[in-house]
Amino acid sequence: MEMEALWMSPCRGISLPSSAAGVGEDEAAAAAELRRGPWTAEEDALLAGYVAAHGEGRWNELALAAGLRRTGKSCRLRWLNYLRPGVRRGGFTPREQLLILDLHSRWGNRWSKIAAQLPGRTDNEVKNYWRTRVQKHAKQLGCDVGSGRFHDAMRNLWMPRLLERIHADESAAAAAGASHYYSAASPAHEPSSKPAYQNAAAPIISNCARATSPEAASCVTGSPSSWEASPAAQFQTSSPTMAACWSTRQCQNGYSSASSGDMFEESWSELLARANHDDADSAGLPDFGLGETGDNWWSLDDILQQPLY
DNA sequence: AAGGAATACAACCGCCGCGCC
DNA sequence: GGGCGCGGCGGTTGTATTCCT
Repeated sequence: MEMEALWMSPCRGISLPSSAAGVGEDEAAAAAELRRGPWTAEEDALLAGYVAAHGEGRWNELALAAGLRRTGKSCRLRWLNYLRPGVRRGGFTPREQLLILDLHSRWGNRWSKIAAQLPGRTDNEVKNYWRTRVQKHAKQLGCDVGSGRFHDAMRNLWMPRLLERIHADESAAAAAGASHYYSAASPAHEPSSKPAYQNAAAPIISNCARATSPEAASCVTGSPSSWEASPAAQFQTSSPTMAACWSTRQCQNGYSSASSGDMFEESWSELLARANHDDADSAGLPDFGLGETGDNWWSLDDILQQPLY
């Protein structure tokens, strides 16, 4: 396989020179045999079979015993992020996104801690999500993810939209009650006899509300029923603007985008455009300073030209 | 249709803490 | 107490895929 040849090539640093200082010939030979790069189906089967038979842990020993030419670390990573039963893949639901945003604001880059609150999600996935989606939009705002400006945008624009989306999804689910709604939102790769919502979002709802740690629990005050009945109420104490947004006509109109489940499919320009056009929403919004600097992605004019919903 | 840019994601690297000897 | 190995974590990189021009 061509890919394998590439990954195994010396230029990738896989084959260590046997004359490397401080490295014996045996060690060098062993190191040279180590594989790197994408895992093959055979390797996955070997690893999964071995872990099923002998359990996790002692990864270096495991790698040797299973006949895998991989480092213990590599085996551990592959197992935890991909092969482990219960690992969920595919786009994050609005609830998961909301939880990530909230927990990250509390804990920072504690990816494993955040992932622990998202059943089936790995720290690597959460981290990738943050880096690819969240940081991208921070860049679009011309600020850093750690800045107060981005924090304001997150709490006043993004999180309300997530709540809006969650509510719209739930309303549609309640109204339709039909499996076709769910299947439309289901990740294509997720083979399932159950509706995707039942597989993914529903457990998150309860897990968010009955969070597994006190810290996570505090992200959604009140009981699961109150959370589902009135998402805006959950934020009234921490963010009046957020709660206000929930009750605006935007929210009442629902969310109509073609749904992959990723709120980022709507750009910040669109969110800001809506905020700027809606007095009710813009009231209380911080000044994001768009147009003040030359390196912003959009001028204020560009933002105002965005279509309204 | 083709090429470049952007995005998404899997995998690796380096550091650190912990337990064991 | 110090060295060593292992596992865990966060950061970074490389590549496949998708999007855009």
